[in-house]
Amino acid sequence: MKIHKGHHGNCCCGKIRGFGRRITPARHAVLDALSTRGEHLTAEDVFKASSRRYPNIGLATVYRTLELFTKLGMVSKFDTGDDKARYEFADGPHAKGHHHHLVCTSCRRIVDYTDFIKEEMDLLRKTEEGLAKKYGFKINSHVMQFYGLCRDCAR
Amino acid sequence: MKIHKGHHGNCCCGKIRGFGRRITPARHAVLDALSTRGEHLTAEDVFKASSRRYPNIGLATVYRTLELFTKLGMVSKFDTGDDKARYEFADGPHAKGHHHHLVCTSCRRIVDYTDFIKEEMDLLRKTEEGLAKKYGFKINSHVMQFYGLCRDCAR
DNA sequence: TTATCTGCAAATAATTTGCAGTCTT
DNA sequence: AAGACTGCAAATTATTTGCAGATAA
Repeated sequence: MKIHKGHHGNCCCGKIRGFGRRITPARHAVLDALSTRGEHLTAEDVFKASSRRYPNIGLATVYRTLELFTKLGMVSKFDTGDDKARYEFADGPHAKGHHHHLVCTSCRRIVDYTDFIKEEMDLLRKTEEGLAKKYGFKINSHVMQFYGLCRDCAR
Repeated sequence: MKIHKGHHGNCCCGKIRGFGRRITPARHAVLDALSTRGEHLTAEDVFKASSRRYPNIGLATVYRTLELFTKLGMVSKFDTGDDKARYEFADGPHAKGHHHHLVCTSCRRIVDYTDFIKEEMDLLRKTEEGLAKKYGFKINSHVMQFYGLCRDCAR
């Protein structure tokens, strides 16, 4: 089935297969949605985007797929204070580069910022090591977000 | 009504009244729950604790109260990846001191850590200023959390 | 007094799950 | 063939809302 030969074939599929999971059209559609529709997508966003390419996909499958990808570390799941989970590619071949989020609590706009990212990452790495040692955690990810009002909402 | 004369009378009630909101037994019970039952409480946790002191309180009121307190900046709301919001006193007279969270994604244990907090706060402050200037945001709060597996869950 | 609060029950909205049929490997 | 994956619809779960009565100021 040639659908497996997309540009994802080299990077994600191996990871999926490696865990004994399968590559399917639905999963491919989700992968595609994630890589073409930008960051911080809700499950609904991913569903809509995936449906375009694979109209039969069900919302439940999208949820199950995103959960799987998150478990495999390919996708990071986070939330920005509304009650919807958000998903985007985690660092890796597809990531747009590491960034953190700046969220407007009024209009819900999300800014991906990379300013200060180096200092942040340095500190995060250092903190991670310290916490891992002190508390015996194996740390896998972090969330760092700022909340406030954007210029427009501030008045 | 003497219920207003608790140890909260001096710090929170003024803030509440200042916004034209009222001090009520229900709100007092929530305040009390927050200050006696530790950090990162779910709405349900707060509800149960408040019920002890004020059995007639309704869950909806707890939600409304927590929302109000959050809006007034007295309480900080965050989530740790399960689908329940968590609440705790924000910095201020009641805070147990500024801390960040380390969350086990398996057993859901939450560790409040204060290690590195000074470096973190310094960086956060600096980042906040930079972001505020560059993106025109008025930043009010931040979330910084690490996720991983605790020692017990790591095997 | 009167606007704010309340508890309750019903309504939402996101996410999950059961299941029988369909595919990947 | 066997287990993994699917779509659908029904079930869950956290949170919100409408409303009539109660209450703080």
